[in-house]
Amino acid sequence: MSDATPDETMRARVLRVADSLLDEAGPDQLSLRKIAELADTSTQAVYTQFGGKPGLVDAMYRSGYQRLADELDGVPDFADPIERIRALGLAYRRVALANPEHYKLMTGRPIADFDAPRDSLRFAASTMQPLVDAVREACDVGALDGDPRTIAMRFWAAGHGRVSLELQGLVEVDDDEASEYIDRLINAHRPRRTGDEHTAADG
Amino acid sequence: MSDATPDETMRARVLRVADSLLDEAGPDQLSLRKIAELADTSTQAVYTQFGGKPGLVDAMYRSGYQRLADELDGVPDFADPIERIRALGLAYRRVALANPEHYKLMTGRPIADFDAPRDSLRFAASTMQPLVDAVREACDVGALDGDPRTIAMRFWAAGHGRVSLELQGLVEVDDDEASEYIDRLINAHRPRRTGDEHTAADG
DNA sequence: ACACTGTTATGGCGTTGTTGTGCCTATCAT
DNA sequence: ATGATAGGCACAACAACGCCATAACAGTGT
Repeated sequence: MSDATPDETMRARVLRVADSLLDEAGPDQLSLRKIAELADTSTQAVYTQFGGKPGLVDAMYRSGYQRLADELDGVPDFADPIERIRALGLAYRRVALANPEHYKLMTGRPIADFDAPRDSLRFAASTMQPLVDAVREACDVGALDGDPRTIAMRFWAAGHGRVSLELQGLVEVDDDEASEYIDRLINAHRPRRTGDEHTAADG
Repeated sequence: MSDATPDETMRARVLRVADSLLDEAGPDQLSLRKIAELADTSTQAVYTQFGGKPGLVDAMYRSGYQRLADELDGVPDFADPIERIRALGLAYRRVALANPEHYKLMTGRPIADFDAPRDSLRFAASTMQPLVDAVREACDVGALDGDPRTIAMRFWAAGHGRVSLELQGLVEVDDDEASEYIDRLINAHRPRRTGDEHTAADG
């Protein structure tokens, strides 16, 4: 059985060291030389395993979205799909605030010469599938009105924006306000009451 | 009077060259040596004028928010404050999409060793004052309900999130959808009709 | 035992931000 | 008008970086 083939061990160790270095020292201190030293190897190992620094960062990018996907998958089912949407929003924010450097890596561009390749962008977008599903379910039961995918993208955009400003210190970090924010977003997409004509902004 | 002191000339030229280089080549190609060459001077000039690369980038950061502030100030007054809020949102997005690299510099962290200092963060936040004012006016006339500053920050967060995902290619760039998105945000903060009790999410 | 393949270690190359040194010019007191 | 002083700029050097060429190493099949 062994602890794994040497390849996997080395790759996993480099990735783990890089992750923790990013968390502890920030993206500017994330150098191949430091990673190699901490992983007790040479910079060349990073090249064979990841093809270079952008390749390593891409792996970190994907692992970040994988963690987000796992957390969102772990959100329990509620009888009310609206409740599930709310829980997904809070979980998203919780993951982001708990791993700020990783979140910035996933949504910003804090490391030079790294642009997420198409595949990784697709993977990132697919992370929102649980939200799309919950919105679709809410639409099916008449709790929301509109195209599920469009609505889910709106929720994602709004949630990301809030978290992003919080992480930058441009708005205050406030759990209650974040929760109220999510509720407003949801309510903005509830079907209009029967008897309510168009109220405004109809074009 | 006069074309300005040599200091101002040099400072302005370096800043202008840096801005255009950022736009044309992206943040990774923004090196002091290249800037100095394009500005027909040496790297030392950047140090006397800006104190180093982070200082130069800070000046670019502030000039970016200054341009945004100018654009938002240029949004005409409407009879309906809601119309003004809508126009501010569209103007914000227009500025961001027209200067993607600058917008990323202002909201992301694409350049190593640059963290916006407190003063610059405050200045950035103050850029949203026209939005706060418009929201306050809308609240005064009963078109919106809630704390103006809180609502304005929600609009900002949501707008930034949308633009950010668009710039990253995580959602499609779509003017009509962006407009609809803004309307939904606004409608989510309209006062409840008289006779409507609390409908949901009242905590 | 030998050749072959894939991974890692070593050393060096070019570029980056930064800093020290010296020059050059403008300003001011005499 | 002249000498002193201060400040900005050019040039060169330094440390750190990503990257790459080369050599040493381990494992496998013959």
